[in-house]
Amino acid sequence: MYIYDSVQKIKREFIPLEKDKVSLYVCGPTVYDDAHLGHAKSALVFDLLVRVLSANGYDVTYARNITDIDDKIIKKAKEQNKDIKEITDFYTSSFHKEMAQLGVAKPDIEPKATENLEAMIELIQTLIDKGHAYPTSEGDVYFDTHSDSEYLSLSKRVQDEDDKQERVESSSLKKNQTDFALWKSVKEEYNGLPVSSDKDGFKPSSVIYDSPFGKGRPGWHLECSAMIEKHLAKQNSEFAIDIHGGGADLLFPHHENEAAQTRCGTNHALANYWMHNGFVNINNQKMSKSLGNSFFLKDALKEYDGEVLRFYLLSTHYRSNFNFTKEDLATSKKRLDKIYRLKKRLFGMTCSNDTTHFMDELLKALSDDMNVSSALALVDEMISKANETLDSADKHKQLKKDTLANLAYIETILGFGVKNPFEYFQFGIDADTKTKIDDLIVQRDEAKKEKNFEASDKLRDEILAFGVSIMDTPQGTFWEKSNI
RNA sequence: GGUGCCAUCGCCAAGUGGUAAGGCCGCAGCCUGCAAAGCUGCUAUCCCCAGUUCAAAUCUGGGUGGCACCUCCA
Repeated sequence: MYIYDSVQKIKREFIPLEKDKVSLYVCGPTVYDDAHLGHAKSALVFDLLVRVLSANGYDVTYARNITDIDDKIIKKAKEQNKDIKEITDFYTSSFHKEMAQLGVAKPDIEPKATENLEAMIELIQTLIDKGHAYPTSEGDVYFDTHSDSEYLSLSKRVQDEDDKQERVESSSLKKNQTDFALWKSVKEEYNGLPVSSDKDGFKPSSVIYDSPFGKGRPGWHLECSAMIEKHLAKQNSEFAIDIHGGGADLLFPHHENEAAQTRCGTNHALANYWMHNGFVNINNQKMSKSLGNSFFLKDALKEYDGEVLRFYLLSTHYRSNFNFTKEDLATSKKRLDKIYRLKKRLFGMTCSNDTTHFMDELLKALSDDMNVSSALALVDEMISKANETLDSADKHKQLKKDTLANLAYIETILGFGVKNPFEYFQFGIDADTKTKIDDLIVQRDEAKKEKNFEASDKLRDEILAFGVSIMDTPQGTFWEKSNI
């Protein structure tokens, strides 16, 4: 297995901290709004990584967090006059549903900020004790970036003494421009929001928490360091975990800060390998609210089968920037269709347990920093060969068995072709229409039997009018929803 | 302004020193009552210039053109 390490900027052979085991932590969503295609891309990339690692025989422990303490959540709660928990529960739930539609497996651990307050407070205290953090007179606690000689080693940035890039008014109480908040004290703007009580523990519905540093809430970067240490970290090890992943934008400052916190607050570095997935743009523009081109997953899923989106978003290398267009998505659907057509062709037949050359090659391609393009080229070649042989030798039992085994392997490792092929091709057609189409097909078959082609062609036109295409096969007549 | 990434057929996209994968689209053919699906065949010397090398899309330097991060962000 080879992984491109985005900190060392080279492809490295993957060697786990502990034999046959992998610990993976990925930065998940902040649950204050619907997930967009970018969230989908990140979740899909690391879902694929887990599958490939598992196929290589590793026992993977995968954690992806839910950020449920955040300024944006507070803002939304105030705007909509709702309880914080109502907001976070709603978006956490929709995130889960949408991920399931994309075929993204649940992570083994899904830690939430609200459930790990103690671990975060403990880490802050340690950082203060070790001289890496300091409280201010306003009750905030900052990480002292100048106390960490390795700060900026992750993003390879140069400390800019002139602060030329400063665009946001910073608190004058910070010692250094790059210092970031570990604890944010309660400010005016959050008055009126509920406060948790020590006695009941930390109430998730609250947004303001008690701490030795005063009432407030943890800074964003802190949760990942604290939760990794609590849920995943290997002690007495040079690194807390094997792999840390997330979107390309998180490298700085988020991951830089996480790394600093862990480095200074524990006895090891954060991660041995860092992986960052590229961005999703829409028609060559970055998705953003100001441009009004955010493409929410829930909207995409109304129009397309989740698996088509999965195929499309995974079809190019995870590190490249991804430009979403409907045309390319339609192309991806055609490619996925081919998998399902072959599956349909072999429907109901028995599968072998053999390991094929194809499987070895596929795993090899994916084990090379997840080279999906090469993997898909192998898939297309396998499909073509299988179809070719089936065209000339339909009785080839071993080929059928092996082909089914190959398709099953594609399902497991890539998550493509997992549905019933007949249902897949009828996505978006309601039951009523299905019945009508089936009736017309019966009528057409009768007309065909009588060689009344004029009538059968007329019936076909009626069927096509539903936006479907039909195909006559030795097994009978089938229909599919037409591609647009 | 700082840092970094990218530039391969009409479109999408692998390949990072040994002579250009794959898909979509298109054209021709096989199959089919006709279709659809499937199959076969055909389609690029890799943004420009210079250099290193027996050999470069792949390395170096210089251009040109995109993009990202530096502020919340997957």
